[in-house]
Amino acid sequence: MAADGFELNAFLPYRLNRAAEFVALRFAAQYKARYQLTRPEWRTLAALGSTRRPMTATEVGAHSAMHKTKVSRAVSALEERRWLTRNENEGDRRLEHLQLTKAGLRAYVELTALAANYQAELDALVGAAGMQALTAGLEAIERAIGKVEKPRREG
Amino acid sequence: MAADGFELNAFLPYRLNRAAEFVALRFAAQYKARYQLTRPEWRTLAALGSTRRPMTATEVGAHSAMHKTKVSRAVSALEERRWLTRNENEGDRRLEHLQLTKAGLRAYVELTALAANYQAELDALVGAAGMQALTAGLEAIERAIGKVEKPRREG
DNA sequence: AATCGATAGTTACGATTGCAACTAATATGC
DNA sequence: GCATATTAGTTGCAATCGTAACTATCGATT
Repeated sequence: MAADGFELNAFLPYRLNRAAEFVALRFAAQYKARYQLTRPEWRTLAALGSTRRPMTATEVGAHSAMHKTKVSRAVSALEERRWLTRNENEGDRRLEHLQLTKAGLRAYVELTALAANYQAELDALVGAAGMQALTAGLEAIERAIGKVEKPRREG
Repeated sequence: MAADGFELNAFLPYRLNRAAEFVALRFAAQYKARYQLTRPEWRTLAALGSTRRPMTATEVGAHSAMHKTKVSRAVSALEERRWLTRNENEGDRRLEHLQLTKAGLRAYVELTALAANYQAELDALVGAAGMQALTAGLEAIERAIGKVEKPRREG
């Protein structure tokens, strides 16, 4: 309760970042230790695995809110591991369709098992009511993102 | 809807990060342009300004979920700008109490005006119901953080 | 079809980051 | 009271990141 009436603890960017950071770190430790995956790599793998159809790098970026250079580097790393392949698009050769290989899909499935465990842990920690509220709130933000969705550079 | 039953879009770390990134970037652009502040610097300033009492670097880190090296560097930068001073603690000389200077406080007040505007913008975008749900959900997470609060390294 | 603008993706480079190791001080066990 | 562990904060260094600039391709205008 500052004298000027601004309440940092109610400021959404600050709060969201705090929560996101906390929640992400605990999970990152797991896939980092077991698979030597970086965060952008996991997120790219997850995006591709979850849709189960080829996506372009731009689509991956939009899905996961990552900068295009992050995506580009993550894709290269995953390709080198032979967890994904690039397929040129006929008709528009600027695009490449990214697709998980068998090995990539296998890794994805293993990682989602970890993720599901972690989600259950979070459910227990946060409680059903809290998780439901959070889900509703995040949906509201996601709708809002759809309305704006212009700024593409990170900072 | 993946065949193995894992739903990435319902996975809390992924969702939270997406929302936090989106919301933070739009605000970061503002204080970066006007004050050449980095994110850790703004967050340190905000933590110190909001409590209106001296805090140690460790407390700042806990308050804002930042790694201690980030805090250390942000504190040095703010000190060089003469926006804060360090005061040695009597009794335990490992600690230093960080305190905003007049100039630092002035900057904080100016920035909270920007922050309040941005919060109003978000309120309008997300809607009252969504914001209320989000607040409830984030509170649940914050309570959960309090329960665990062990892992201190970032990844 | 030539030009201009927009888009997909990559990369060089400077800035930022996190890990690990460090200094300095305090706390604990014996 | 001495050795050892722990904690606060800093720093060297390698890795990662974002910006801006780049290549390559496509679409639109004329």
